[in-house]
Amino acid sequence: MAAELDKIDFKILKLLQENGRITNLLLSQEIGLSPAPTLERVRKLEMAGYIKSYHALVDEEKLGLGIKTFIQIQLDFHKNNTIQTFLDEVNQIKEVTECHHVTGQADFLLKVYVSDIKAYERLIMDKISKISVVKTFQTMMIMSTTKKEPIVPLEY
Amino acid sequence: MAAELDKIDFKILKLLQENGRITNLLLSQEIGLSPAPTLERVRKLEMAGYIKSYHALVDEEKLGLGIKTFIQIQLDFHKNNTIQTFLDEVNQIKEVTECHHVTGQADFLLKVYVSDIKAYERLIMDKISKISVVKTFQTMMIMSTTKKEPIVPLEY
DNA sequence: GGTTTTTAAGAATAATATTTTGTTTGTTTA
DNA sequence: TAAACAAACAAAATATTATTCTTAAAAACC
Repeated sequence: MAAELDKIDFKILKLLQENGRITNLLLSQEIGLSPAPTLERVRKLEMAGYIKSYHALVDEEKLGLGIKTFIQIQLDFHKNNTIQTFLDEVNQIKEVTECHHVTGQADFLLKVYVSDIKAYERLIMDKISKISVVKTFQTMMIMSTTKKEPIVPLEY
Repeated sequence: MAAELDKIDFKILKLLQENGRITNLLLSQEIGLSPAPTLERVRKLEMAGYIKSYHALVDEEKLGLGIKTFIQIQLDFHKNNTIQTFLDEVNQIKEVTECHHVTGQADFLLKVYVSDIKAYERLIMDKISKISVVKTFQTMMIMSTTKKEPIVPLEY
């Protein structure tokens, strides 16, 4: 994609973020073009990497994942390859769905899904606290999430 | 959905989380059914709320959102309707894409996308710190994100 | 002002989604 | 055990949508 994105491209991105399964026909009507150039634009956005992927959003609670938490983790940097060791361990833990390397008091912020408190305790006892390079960690239980939006470009 | 989900349903959820735009034909081949019952299962999962929605995932950096942060916020509960006041204000801020009510030191954890440090300063100065019920806040800049996966049911 | 490039529309074709119908499978009940 | 019922599935027909191709219009460039 040589030039920059225009207003129509942003509108496509916005609509596809909101509804990733909208048909090309509907999409074309929403943006005021015919299906052919609409599809061409979507393909270009995909090819150029503006659209990375498409995903279904599932209801975690209905699937028995009643507990969502963020865990802040401080590492012990007295050992070698501290960060890589940590990342290797964390990647093994399927309950961890996000892992962010952050600035501030903590070194990493993890997002975790488990079914209940017992499962959370097991996660902490058997997995998190067993990672050798973890110095301290602190749990933030998510009581409710009041906003969770797709990222919409700010312009336009 | 009267009964519980079976192995095939979980497989559908997994596949749709990974690729929200997979065609019903491909999906049916992956799970080993014909298109008709496959579609029927997907519709049931949607109707029953197991699948909440579909979304395109965009590349924030390509769209000029170079800075991602988490902000921990402590509220001042000496006023009335502290939480509702906070939520009303936060909902106005388009840079805030997630807002979690959490336990621990902080009361809320926000996820924020902005274009650069200048924009971040403006956000802090003009918006976050102007919310009357905010007592303290602490920024975690995301340096990198090494894991970001859809939630896959743990069973099977 | 003419030329090139880009973008879009329309029409034809291909692929897929969706519906309908009938069959199988499994379960319940007498 | 057999009969009746319900649920799930497959196959085929139809409807809808995606995709490609060709042509026209618009914009950018020289």
